[in-house]
Amino acid sequence: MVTLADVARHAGVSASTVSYVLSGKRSISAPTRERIQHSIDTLGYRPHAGARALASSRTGILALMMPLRTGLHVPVTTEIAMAVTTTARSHGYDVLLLTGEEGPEAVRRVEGSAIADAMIVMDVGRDDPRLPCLREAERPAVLIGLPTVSAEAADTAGLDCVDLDFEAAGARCVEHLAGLGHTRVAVLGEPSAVLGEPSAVLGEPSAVHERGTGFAARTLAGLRAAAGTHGVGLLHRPVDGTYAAVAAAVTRVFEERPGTTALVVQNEAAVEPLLALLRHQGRAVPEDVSVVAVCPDQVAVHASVPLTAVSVPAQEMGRLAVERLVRRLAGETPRGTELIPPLLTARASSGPAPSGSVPTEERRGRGGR
Amino acid sequence: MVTLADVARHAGVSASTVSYVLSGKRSISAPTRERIQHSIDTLGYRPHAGARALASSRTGILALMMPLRTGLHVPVTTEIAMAVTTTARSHGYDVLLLTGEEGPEAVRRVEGSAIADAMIVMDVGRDDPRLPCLREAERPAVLIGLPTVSAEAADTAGLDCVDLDFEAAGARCVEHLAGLGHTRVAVLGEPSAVLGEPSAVLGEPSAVHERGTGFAARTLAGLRAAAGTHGVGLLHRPVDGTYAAVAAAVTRVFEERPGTTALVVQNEAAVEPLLALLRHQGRAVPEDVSVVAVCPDQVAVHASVPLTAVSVPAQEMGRLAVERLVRRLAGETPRGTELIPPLLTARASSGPAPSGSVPTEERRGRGGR
DNA sequence: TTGAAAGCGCTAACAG
DNA sequence: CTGTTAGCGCTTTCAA
Repeated sequence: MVTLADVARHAGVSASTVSYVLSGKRSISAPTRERIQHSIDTLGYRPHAGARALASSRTGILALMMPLRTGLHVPVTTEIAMAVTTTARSHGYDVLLLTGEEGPEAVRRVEGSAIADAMIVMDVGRDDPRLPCLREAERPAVLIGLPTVSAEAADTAGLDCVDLDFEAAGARCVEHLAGLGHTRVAVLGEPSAVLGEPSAVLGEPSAVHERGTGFAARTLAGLRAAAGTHGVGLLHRPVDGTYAAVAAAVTRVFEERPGTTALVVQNEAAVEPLLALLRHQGRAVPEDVSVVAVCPDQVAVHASVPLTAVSVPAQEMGRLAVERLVRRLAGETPRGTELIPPLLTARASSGPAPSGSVPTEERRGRGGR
Repeated sequence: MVTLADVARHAGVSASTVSYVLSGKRSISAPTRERIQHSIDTLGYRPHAGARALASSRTGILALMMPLRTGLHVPVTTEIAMAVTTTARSHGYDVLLLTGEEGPEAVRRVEGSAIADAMIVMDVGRDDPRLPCLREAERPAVLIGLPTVSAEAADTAGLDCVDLDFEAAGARCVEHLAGLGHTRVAVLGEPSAVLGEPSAVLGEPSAVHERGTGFAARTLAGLRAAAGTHGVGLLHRPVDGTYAAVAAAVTRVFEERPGTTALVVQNEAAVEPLLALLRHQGRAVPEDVSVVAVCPDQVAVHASVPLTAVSVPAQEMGRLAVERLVRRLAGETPRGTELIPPLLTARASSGPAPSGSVPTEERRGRGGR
């Protein structure tokens, strides 16, 4: 193995000089620098990561904690991970992959054994057991996602978060549909999106405490708020990604409220089943029913009907998280929560509400604001 | 930070003794061991990864090189990565995530800077520029996938590979269908699956050299071989995952050979579009058309029609790769290629060939062996 | 069964 | 602008 000492000897300089050309932390005369660089190239020298970590207490590694059971969000999660990795590399960092299942212990391990310089944590839930560790940690950490339902909540204190503004995203969907004249919208949400607050809309199932990451709940909150503002009636049905579940939910929606003219989906896995079902039921998209999704662009574009959608900017989230971390490792302190504004792209799946199909009596039944 | 020396002092022993209780490389009397363990717990000691790496030249890290643009195989890739990570953890290893895009340089970096003890490389292509580096490398490496079309090829020499036996998988699909009486089968394959050999079947497009990882080509080879044996006519159409592509391919298949009674799909993304299309065309599955897939179990189970499929054992592949690596790091040398035998599970999508629909004249047109 | 001590390869004062 | 030197925290011979 070629060591720094070998290079120094070969170039006829001291070890520290070699070290300094590598780090650039002190000015070296052009001739010596070139000579050293030449020796490095000739000998094929590579600094030993462990030695460097020991001496400098910098590993050049960012830990990325990824959910193991991503359920239905594999693509987003993976895309974020990839963006994190490439961005990290572009800043000279490597990425250590950890699974969320290791829990707080993983955080302590990274911290205690100095395995990484900083960490990115995905899929943080409310009352996540890792949060306390993260707050106490010396090393910087960035969460992708919010550990709370709203950005305002106190849980955010002392943490650094990056996420899509799902609340605004939900609102954007309703705005778009309201602008097209839709007044009765159904939401096919995450199974875990149900909020712990009393229902503010038609047909809301009984209150259940939210357990997931909360992004679905945030979207729902945004949908509801905008629905209130725009006088849109909202129906919420949790579905998982199976065809059967989608079919059941949609059928129920149209039975309970035949005037429904638009659907909002947040569940990627539900997209194709939904479109297939509507096709099968003879409901044309967007002539009879408009569909708006919150999903990655790629999913929206490649769907059997190109979807009007708020894109989940997975790449950007990963990139932002790394850049924050890199800046903090460089001494800056850009803390706080950064919510990415939603961007809705209108595609083929949404159109004007079909005239005449909207029932005149709004907000019958329970609920309503 | 708590160091080994701190623990030694606290326990009233020497540093080496503490080190030895940690590594278990020498027998320590019960009392001292307990005393030391107590000090470790009390002080919350964690060995410094860098120091350990420097002193022992063991990092406790496995590098995992993942394709960045996985195209349509995100779920499989991700599942493998997760299996690798959890299996690695269960053996005391952490996983460093690298992207395939870094190419051979990443291999050299890992090797040269002693960043990891070993590496797992996914998505290796034929003539992959990383192969030479991997062969020369001191550290053990395992490929997930074969860098060649058939397992026999010389390319495998000096490499350690783990993969599904796609050739047998393809054969298994044809066997299954032949057993059900199907004699005309169409394959919706990967866009890159086209082999560089002259077509042995009906309607094969002009020869093109295979560029991808080759697993699609291997499946196709197996399909063809078995088709020959069982007197099944095979039609191959590459499709990507878009609805449009699937629709075009399927329409063409039935136009060109109306007697087709079964379809084999290897492209996960094409599964739902395909089922939706068949439904739309009024072809019942499996009454009119049988569908057999090569895909992860999860996809097969959750499809709108539960699919008869050869499962891609992503978990097992990841696990096997790690276990090989761990054994090799422990001094054993279980080299060579390990192909996992395919397992076909019959579900709702395949059934007996519809009687009377099979045209009598086989293999008209060009091709044929 | 335990200790003492010599590094592992690099960084970063401190000194010129 | 460059060299000297003292560690970083751990492992592992060599001795006892």
